Amino acid sequence: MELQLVLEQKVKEAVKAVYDAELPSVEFQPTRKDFEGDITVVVFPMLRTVKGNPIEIGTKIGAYLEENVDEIAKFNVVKGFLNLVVSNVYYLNFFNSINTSATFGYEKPNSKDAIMVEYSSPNTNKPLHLGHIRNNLLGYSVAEILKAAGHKVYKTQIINDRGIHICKSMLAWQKFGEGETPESSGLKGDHLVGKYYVAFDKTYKAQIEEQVKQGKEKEQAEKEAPILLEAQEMLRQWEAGDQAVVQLWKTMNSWVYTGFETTYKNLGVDFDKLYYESNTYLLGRDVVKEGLDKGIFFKKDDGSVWIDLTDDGLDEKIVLRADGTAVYMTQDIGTAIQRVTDFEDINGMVYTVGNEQDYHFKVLFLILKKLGYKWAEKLYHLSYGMVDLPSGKMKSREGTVVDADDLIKNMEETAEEISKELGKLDGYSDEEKKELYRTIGLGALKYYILKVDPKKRILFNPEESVDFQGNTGPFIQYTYARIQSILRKAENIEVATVSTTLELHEKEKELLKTIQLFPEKVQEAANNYSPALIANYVYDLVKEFNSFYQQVSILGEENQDKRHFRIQLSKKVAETIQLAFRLLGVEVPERM
RNA sequence: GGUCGCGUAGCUCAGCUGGAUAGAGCAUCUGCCUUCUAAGCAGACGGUCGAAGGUUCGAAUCCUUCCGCGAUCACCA
Repeated sequence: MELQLVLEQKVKEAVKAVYDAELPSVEFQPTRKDFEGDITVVVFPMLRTVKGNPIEIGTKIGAYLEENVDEIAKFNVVKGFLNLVVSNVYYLNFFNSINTSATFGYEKPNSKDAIMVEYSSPNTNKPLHLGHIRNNLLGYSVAEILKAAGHKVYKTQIINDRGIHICKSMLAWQKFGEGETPESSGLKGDHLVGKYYVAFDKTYKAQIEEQVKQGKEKEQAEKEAPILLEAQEMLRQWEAGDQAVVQLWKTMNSWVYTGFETTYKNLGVDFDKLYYESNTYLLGRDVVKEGLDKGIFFKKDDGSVWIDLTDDGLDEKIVLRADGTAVYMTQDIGTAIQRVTDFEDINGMVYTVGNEQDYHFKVLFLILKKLGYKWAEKLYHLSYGMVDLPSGKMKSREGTVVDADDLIKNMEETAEEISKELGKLDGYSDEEKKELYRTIGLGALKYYILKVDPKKRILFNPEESVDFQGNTGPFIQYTYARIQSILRKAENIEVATVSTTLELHEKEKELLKTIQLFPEKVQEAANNYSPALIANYVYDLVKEFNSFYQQVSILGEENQDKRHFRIQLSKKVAETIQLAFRLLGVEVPERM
């Protein structure tokens, strides 16, 4: 907003000239639609510096600006609001200045610090579900937004590939699997393994019930169920490096990875670097020992190591067990340090993890700060709300989860149904149609999830999520497709300088104003780690365009200069939609 | 109980670095396809911004208290 800077100076100048007073700052806001003007100066705050009637002050400043600032064509004052009409020349100059840029709104790559973005980080004992989808979409999008804002970004995840929960599905497979494989069963690898995780739980529950019947206390039964003891034994064997167990672990994990790969590909997310918990779970212990020497941590009588955070308003927290083994926190400390060692230019990390872990990350970041790492100041927990269903919470053990693969497929099918109903795809091959259904279905899903503020919980209403009208992904994609249709029909879509004497339609001016906001929206989204801001922006832009499209003829315009300007303007809107959607990981169709 | 987050139209959400009569979409109703894609546009209906105090020329926005919902307070991850 260079204009705003100029105006700020000029308003100060005006106050100096008229009232001989120094204004500390000037407050601007976009002019409300119901008043004439483009940008508004709020007069009220000036009353602290300049005594008098706001209307009179506004009028005097307005007159000064009209006189002394080329870009200001007219003004009016309503109550304490000085509404300024910005000249067409200004907007046309702006348009000319960005018209040749293919990435207007994006900052120069790698002009800012490198940041690592962690997201997904699944357990390898069951398929991904709707909760992971929100996580993946958020993490991916924030990574892309940070890139567009000028950061170098490394996308990563830490795969929870070890532990008791992994052993549970391994054990169940060993017991009941009869050698079943993804090939033999036709099941996707992650779903196959998930099946045995459920099987374990079923047996476990049955055993508990059995023991309770025999008169055991429930709590005790939960601890002593034979199958659980077996799983714990398996974990010990794994940690001891037992060959057979390790082999089984490798095999089943590889099934899961193949399955995840497909889901990630379908979702359109990717990673630059993978970390595996089986490699990192021992990390951090040395750091804890160092911290112990430095007096940051302290040892209890039983030998366990703790940090006292009561001065920071938190509790005491364990960082190493009495037997010297690592806890979750130890591992996370180690992993963070490992990452900075692996990528020396990192100055900041974003952890995309649900809000049930708010406390954990608060503690983790605090510990890293106390350990003296400079980059610890730049850690951010991208904490997001849970995804609930109209029927309530999702619970994997109760089978009320929405499976990621199913959901994606569902959205594609809905896109197909609607597309067929509308029947606008004559001339498209089956291949092209399929690709389009994917684009639309996925666009609907991604937009539906990303448009809401990350920290709020989402109520996932299946019916509403497949609605393709109004504030939805397909609505925005549709606008893009419409513009492409115009561009196909226009014989000349070359970029050419627009004459600044061109008369601007009100809708054109509104569009230019909205386009102009894009760069600051990108920065704002990056600063707030919020794809929702991009989603809301592109929705506003599209609404504005559709209104323009309805009221103003583009190809039908007889004045050639105007016609060509409108074509170029439409093209720029389409580009901006595409650039914005790229930040959300949503693709854009040529037709629909 | 302590801590953190959330509470805006029937529903789903914007707006929250304080500013004009609180905005969209869905749903309901009314118009608009012989003109660039009607997955669209234009309009109507719909609000004690959870409640009460406070700060301010001005509060949905900031502060306090209360109410409701959720998360968390594990030698699980």
